This record gives sequence, structure tokens and C-alpha cells, in this order.
Amino acid sequence: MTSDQSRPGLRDRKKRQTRAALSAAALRLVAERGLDQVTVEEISEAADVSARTFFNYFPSKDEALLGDQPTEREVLAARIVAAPPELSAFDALRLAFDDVVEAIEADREVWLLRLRVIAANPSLLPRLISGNAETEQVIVAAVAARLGLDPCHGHPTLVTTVAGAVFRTALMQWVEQPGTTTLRELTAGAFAAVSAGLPDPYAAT
Amino acid sequence: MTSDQSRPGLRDRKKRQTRAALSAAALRLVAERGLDQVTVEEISEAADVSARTFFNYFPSKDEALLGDQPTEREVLAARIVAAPPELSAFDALRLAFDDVVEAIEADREVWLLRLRVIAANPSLLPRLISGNAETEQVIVAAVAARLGLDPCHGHPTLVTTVAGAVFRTALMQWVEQPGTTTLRELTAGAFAAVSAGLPDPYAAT
DNA sequence: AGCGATCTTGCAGGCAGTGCAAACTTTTAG
DNA sequence: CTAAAAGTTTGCACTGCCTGCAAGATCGCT
Repeated sequence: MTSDQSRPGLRDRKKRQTRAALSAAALRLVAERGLDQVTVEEISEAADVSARTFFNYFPSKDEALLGDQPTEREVLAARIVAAPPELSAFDALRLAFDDVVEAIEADREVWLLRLRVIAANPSLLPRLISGNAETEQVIVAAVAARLGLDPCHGHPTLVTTVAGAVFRTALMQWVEQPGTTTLRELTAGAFAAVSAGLPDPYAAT
Repeated sequence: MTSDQSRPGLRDRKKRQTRAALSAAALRLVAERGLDQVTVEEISEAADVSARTFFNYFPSKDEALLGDQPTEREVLAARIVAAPPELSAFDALRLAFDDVVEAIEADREVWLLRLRVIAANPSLLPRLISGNAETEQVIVAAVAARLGLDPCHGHPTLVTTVAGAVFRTALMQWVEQPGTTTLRELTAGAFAAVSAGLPDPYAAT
């Protein structure tokens, strides 16, 4: 009875809340004290659940800090195959990352905190965005499909890992800037530099 | 008295031996069973030392599998600053990695095993060669010095991370090939692709 | 042989992460 | 409304990584 308009159901709402609370508590505490000065127990306590429950939501302490990678992954892959066919695979990736940029700027505060945490705890950096092995495989498969190549061909892997490195670099630059530049500009600049073959700045003919 | 020709001394020789034995045992066991089916205790037992001693040599189980990164790091940095000044930073890195290629081909068997282990346990991949945060900082500093830029400028970081991604990709391709290609060729091809701006294969004008 | 420096080892302990089973809560069905 | 079903939280026990500390073994030098 009562209001039945909540399509997700009470159960799902609670799960979302708990997940968000754990993630937020993890970010806040690690930002304050550093990654290995915070225990899972403390994070769980701050989110009012048991430590065991933490591991029902995240397979490791790190994952609670890195955002929702499965979602990002699907969005990215979909955008890669949907990109205009006249674009090169690298340009398709560049375009796909534009949407990630948009998503990040929509959650600006959370992402700035997350990136500050990652910058302060570099062991997290490689697993950001496309660093996860599963995520990378999905992207590589999408690129390979787009090019009509075997995934065993080296090019899809090369393009994917390079684009991931470019984007990660742009993110790290963004968070180190006082706010003088937008993430969009930094990403565009980094991708453009790679497209130009990475000439030295000002030294190109 | 007696033979004094051994400059390293007995002690250093033993240390080298122990380190090598631990590394070899780790590689062999993890290749056979997988990363998390091998305990540090088992590795230490296979090398005839205590588990506690393992951690006197390597700060983590992973490090025993990844080779001697501090050495690689210094070699790379030295080669970057020593590269002909007319080369772009990216080409200097390409050249520097040529020496790493040479070192790897000199230890071909060990490196093939190591790369097979890394391919089978992808959590190790990001920390290979320049994935370590410390290593990357050293390389970025060398590149920045070469360009006469602040390390806070984004370009050194971009070039370094991209080159690292390129080289890691080449390594992974190499180990997946039956042996049809040399690492040198794969590396050269991957760097050339990036220098050309990552066009699609065969689709470039 | 003996002294100092270095290396190895055992021990105690903290923390991450997993499996299992009991308690609890929401959903569904009668 | 009630009771079963399905899903969630929690405690407990356990393995394994990793660290600090102090005692003992080994090596290099005189």
C-alpha cells in the first residue's frame, strides 16, 4: 500500500544509499589521512554498517574510491561503436572520452576529491577509468569491432592503452591546476598532441 | 687471505644469489599455478630461506616478479638526457627504450617467462617498466630537464605515460606472438604508429 | 681469535579479504 | 494478515600479506 511510485523499490534504494555512503566515507577519510591510514573498519563505521558488509559492496578498499567502473565501461564502449564511421579509431576514442568528461564535470566536486585522493595515493592511478583489465578488454573489443580486426591484432590494444594514458594524464593535470583550465580543454590538448605525433611544444615546424 | 679476487665479496654474492633464487622461484611457481595460488611462504621455501627473509629482499610478492626496476629506471633516465639534442622528447624516449629492448633480449628466456606471468595476472601489468609511480617521476623529470620545462608542465608527463603505454603494449604483443616477430620490430612499429598520430592501419592516405 | 657490521630468523600483531551460517528485512503470494 | 521466499546484514573463524622488534647466526677485518 501507500506510495507505490518508487519503481526501484525500497530495497534497491537502500542499497544505493549504502553504497554511496561507503564510497563517500572512504573518499573523505582517505583524503584526510591517506590510503593506508584508514581501515575498512573505519570506513564501515562511518557508513554505519559492519566491515563485512563493506565487502558485499566492494571487492577491495581501492574499489570504493574509484567510482562506478562497470557503468563507465559500457558507456565508453557504446560510444565507440556509435561514433561516425569516417573517424579513425583514435578519434572515435577521443570523442567517446568527451562524454566521460561531461559526466565528470557533472559530478565535479566528487571527482575533484577522487582525483585528489588518487594523486595523493598513486597506486590507485593505473586502475582509473581504463586501467582495469576487464574494462580495457571491453574497450579493445569495441575498437577491434569498429576496425573489423581481430582483437589479437596489436592496433586496437595500442590505441586503447594510449588513449587511456592520455586521458589519465589530462585528469591528473586538471586536478593539479588551480582551476585555470577546464578538463575539456586539457583533454582536447592532450589528444591533439598525440594526434600530431607528440612533437615538442613550440618546437614543431 | 686466500683468493681476494672476488671484488663483490662473499656476502654480496650470497645476497645476489638469494635475490635471484627468490625471483626465479616466484616466477616458476606463479607461472605454474597463478599469482594467488602461490604464497610467499612457498616461494621462500623453494628458495631455502624463511618467509621473513623474502620481505627483506622484496617489499611485496609482486615485486619479486617484476625485475629490477631501480636499475631500469636509472638506465632509462640516463639515456634520455644523453640522446641527441635534435630529437624530440618522444623520439628520445623511443631511443632510450631501444636499450631496454636490448637488455630484455639479452635475458630473453627470463623475460618471456615474466611476461607470460604478467599476461596471466594482469594486475601486474600497470607496474611494469614505467608503471611504478617512483619510476615514472624519474623519467618525467629527465624529460622535463631535456625540454627545459617545469615538471608541472603537462607535456613531460604526457610523453612519458604514452611512451610507457606504447612499450607495455609492444611487450604484451611480443609474448603473445608465437615468435614470428622480434621485440625490436614490435616496439619500432608501435612507436612509429604513435609518431604518425595513430592512424587506422591501411586507412591512412 | 675477536670485534663490529650485516643478514637471517622467529615471534607477535595488524589489516585485507573470503566462506559460512545465523539473524534480520523486504517482497511476494495465499 | 500471515507465512513463505528471497535477499541482505552481520558475526565468526580463517588464510595470507606485510611490518617491527629482538635474538641469533654469519661475514669481513684486524
